[in-house]
Amino acid sequence: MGRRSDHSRSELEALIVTEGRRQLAEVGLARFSARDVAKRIGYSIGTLYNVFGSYDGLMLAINARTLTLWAAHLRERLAASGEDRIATLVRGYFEFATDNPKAWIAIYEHHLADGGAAPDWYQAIAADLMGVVVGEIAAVLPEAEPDALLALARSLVATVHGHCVFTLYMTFSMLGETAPVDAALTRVREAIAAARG
Amino acid sequence: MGRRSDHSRSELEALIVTEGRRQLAEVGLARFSARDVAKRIGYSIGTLYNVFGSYDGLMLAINARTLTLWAAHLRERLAASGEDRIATLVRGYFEFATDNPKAWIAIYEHHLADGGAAPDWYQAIAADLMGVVVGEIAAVLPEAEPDALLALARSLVATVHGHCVFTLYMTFSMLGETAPVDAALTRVREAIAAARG
DNA sequence: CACCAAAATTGATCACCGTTCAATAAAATT
DNA sequence: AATTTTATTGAACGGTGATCAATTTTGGTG
Repeated sequence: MGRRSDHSRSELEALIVTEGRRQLAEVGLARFSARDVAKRIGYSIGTLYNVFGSYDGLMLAINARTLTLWAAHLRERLAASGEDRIATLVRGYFEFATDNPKAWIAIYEHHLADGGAAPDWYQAIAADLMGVVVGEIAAVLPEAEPDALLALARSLVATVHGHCVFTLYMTFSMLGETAPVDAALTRVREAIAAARG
Repeated sequence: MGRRSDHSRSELEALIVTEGRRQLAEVGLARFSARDVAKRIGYSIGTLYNVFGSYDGLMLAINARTLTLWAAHLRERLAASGEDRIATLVRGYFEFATDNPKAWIAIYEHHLADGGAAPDWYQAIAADLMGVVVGEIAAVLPEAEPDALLALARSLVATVHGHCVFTLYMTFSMLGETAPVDAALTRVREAIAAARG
């Protein structure tokens, strides 16, 4: 109650996002609530609404942080990669998702209450992540047209995403599949080989 | 208020699932509530719980109906298909999802409260749908080993699913992609061509 | 027909959710 | 020290999934 000296506004934002993400990682999106995050950081629910305006605002901030960490994870792996950077990229994609399953799923399962598109600052973060992928596909197809390159990159992200979703939703284990990462990588390699003509 | 003569137990089940699915298709999973379904059919919330036991039970029944309709849609399309049955299958997959976006998304975004697996009768319905796909892949790869065939079918479903999810979540339109169905079909054809050696 | 046990239906009730906002406490300014 | 501005609070509101004693309807029995 009345703790303006404890945290500045930006410290408070960081605290809420950090602890909110921790809470999300523990309980998952379905059981996640703004009230529990407020309890966790020792502030009231009202303060949380002062900072992020709404539940959607909070989730957007949390998901943005997850996207940023995901992009950083991919860049780290690529920086330490051997020659096969495509394999590093696909494995890094899966690795982050399986290491942070509930936070990762929340990126896709949270939808704005009004059904509209995410704000520009959020889309910019998503675009940065996509940029990492496009860069690697471009490096492997140096003679491809920019438009075709973008379309292929999106299709390959969709391909890997599909395998990843089924892994986390346990659709694969339900059906007996054990190595969806390798399957995803195989699909990506086939597509790149076909694009090379 | 006491309407046992209006509907038998099985009629009531069918009524709830049908109107529940309609409600779901209108408002989407996030705004879907058992109370609104009860209002819609003119019964109390208590009756709904008598019939399906819980919110999860209701959603399971609704999603099972969606899966059944989806499988029927694919079989119809395949029955009227020309020679290119793989294209028919992929297009049928997309077609059903884009025709019933909110019900289709609910299949994947609803998770049981206890986090456990779906009951056997539900998994059997999902397996039947998968069987349609496996059958078509098998027809196109007559010399493939059964294990490899299953693994490939799962991977191709994951591939198409990824493109379909991105289409409905508007991730593609956000990024400018207009023809994800064709991209998915291209990926599937590449994989089948590679499997043929 | 009247009676009653069994079954179905109801909706008030509970704890929890996102959200609001008047009241309060703290900080900044004068 | 007094006053204005800002941050924080938590009770209150309408909604949710879930429960269950009370009620109504049904089907059977004498």
